[in-house]
Amino acid sequence: MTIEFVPARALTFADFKKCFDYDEDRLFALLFERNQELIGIRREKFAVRNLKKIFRATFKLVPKIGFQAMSLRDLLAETGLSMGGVYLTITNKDNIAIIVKDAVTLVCEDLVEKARAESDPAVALEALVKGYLYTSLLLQPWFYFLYFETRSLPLNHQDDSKNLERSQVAELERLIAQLQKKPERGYPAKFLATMILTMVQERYLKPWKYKQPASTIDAYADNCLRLIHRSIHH
Amino acid sequence: MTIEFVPARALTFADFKKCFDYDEDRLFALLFERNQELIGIRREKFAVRNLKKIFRATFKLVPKIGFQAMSLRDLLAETGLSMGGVYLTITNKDNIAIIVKDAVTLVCEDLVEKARAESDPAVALEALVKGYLYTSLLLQPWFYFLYFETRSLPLNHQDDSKNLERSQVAELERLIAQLQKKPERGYPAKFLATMILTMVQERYLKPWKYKQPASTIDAYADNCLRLIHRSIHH
DNA sequence: CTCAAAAAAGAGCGAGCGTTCGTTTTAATA
DNA sequence: TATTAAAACGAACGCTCGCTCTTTTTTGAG
Repeated sequence: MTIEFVPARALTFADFKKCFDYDEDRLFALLFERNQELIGIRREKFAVRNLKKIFRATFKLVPKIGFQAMSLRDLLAETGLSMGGVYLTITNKDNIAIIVKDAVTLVCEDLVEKARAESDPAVALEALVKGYLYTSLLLQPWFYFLYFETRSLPLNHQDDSKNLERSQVAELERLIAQLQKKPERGYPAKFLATMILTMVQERYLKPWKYKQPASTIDAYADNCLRLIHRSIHH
Repeated sequence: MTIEFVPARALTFADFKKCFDYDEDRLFALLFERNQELIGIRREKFAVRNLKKIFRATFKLVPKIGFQAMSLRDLLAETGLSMGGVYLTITNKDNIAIIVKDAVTLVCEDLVEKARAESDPAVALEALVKGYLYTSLLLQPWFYFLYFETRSLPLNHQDDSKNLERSQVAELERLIAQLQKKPERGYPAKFLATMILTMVQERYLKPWKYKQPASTIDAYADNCLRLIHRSIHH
C-alpha cells in the first residue's frame, strides 16, 4: 500500500496557477504545430512571436468593439506589424477566430481527460469544475472571444464550438448521475450540469463585474461546489 | 376580510403568456412614442409597420452572422423595403441596437415594478424570477440581441446595458436578503442572485440547446425556484 | 376630387474594408 | 562571407459599406 500525498485543504486558484500547463509560450507553440495549414510562417520562433502580438492586440480590441468591427488596420496599429507580416502569419482574418476555437478546444479536452483519470467520481467532478473555472479565468480572453464570436466563425466551426459546450455538459452530467443514488428524487443531472457550466461562464463572460482580488474566485468556487453537493445529495 | 382568488397551482408559462402585456403591436407602439427622436416617420401606423419588418429581419439575420456583419442591403432583401424607407424609419443603423436596448429596459423595469407591488418577499421573488424567465423567452430575440450586441452600441448605451443587468441582480439580492434570517449561515445573497440571473440567461442565450416543447420551461422554472428556496433556507 | 405633406424609391457617393503582390530586409547555412 | 530562403514591408486594388438626396408615389384632410 502506497502512501499518497493528501492536501490538507482544498485546491486554490493560486495552487492551480502554479501547475498550469498552458503558459503563453507553450500555448502558442502548440497552436503553431496544430494549425500549420492556417499559418504562413514556417519557423516556430517567428510564428510564435507574431501570433503573440496578434492575439494580444485582438484580445485588447475585441471586447470593446467586436471582432467584425476590428479592422486589420486597427490590428496593425496595435501590434506594430505590417500588413504583410500579419498576412504571412494568419493568412486571413477568419483564421484568428478559428485558432481561438482550436485553443479553447485543446484545453477543454485536456481538462476532460484529466478528470477521467480520477477513479472517484466526486474527486473527478471537483477536478472538472475547478479546472474549468480556473482555466477559463487564466485564459479568459480566449474563452470570452469564442463565446461572443462564435457567430463570426465559418459555419462548420460554429458547429464545433456548440458541440464543445455540449460535450462539457455531457461530461458533467455523467459524473453527477454517478453520484446520484436515486436520480428520481433530486434535480435532473442535466439541469445541474447546465447550472455548473453557466456559473463558470458567468465569471469569464462578465469581467466588468469582477475586478477580482483573487480570493473571491476561491470563494466563488467554494460556493458553487457546496451548492452542487447539497443539490446532488437529495 | 376579503376573499382572494388563490391559484391551486403555480403559475405556468401558458398562464403567463395569456396575461403578457407586450404583444408585438403594443411593444412597437410604445417604442415608437418612446423614441420619437430616433424615428423619422411621423405617423404611427407607418412607423409600426416598418419597425416590425426591420426588427423581424434583424432578428433573423443577426443570430447567424452578428449585427456588424449584417449590411443594410441584407436588411433590404429581407424586409422588402427600400433604402429610403429604412432610413426614414430608423435614421441610422446604430439606432436599431439602441431601440432594442430601450425595449429590454422597458420590460425589465416593468417586471421590477410589479414585483415591488407584492408585500410578501417570497411571492415577490417568485414573481420576479418567473417573470424574468418567461418574459425573456417571449421576447427572446430582443434579450439575445442586447446581450450579444452590447459591444455594438455607442459607449453610453453600453453602460446602460450593463447597469440594467446590475440593477436586476440588485433587486434579486434585496429580496433574497430579506428572506435569509441568518445571512451568515448560507450562501451570500449576491451569489444566489447572480446564479438566478445566469440561469435565466442560459435559456435565452442558447436557443440551439432548447428546441422547447413549452412544458420544459415550466420544469426549468420549477427546478430553479426549488434550488433557490433550498439554498436560502439555511 | 384636390393638393400639400408624408412616405418610399433607388442610383450614387466617398470612405474604408480585406486582401494581394512586387520589392526589400533579415537570418541561417555552407 | 557569400548565398539563399524566409520573413517583413506597404502601396494599390476591387469591392462593399453606411448613408444621402433627388425624384416619384401614396396618403388623407378639406
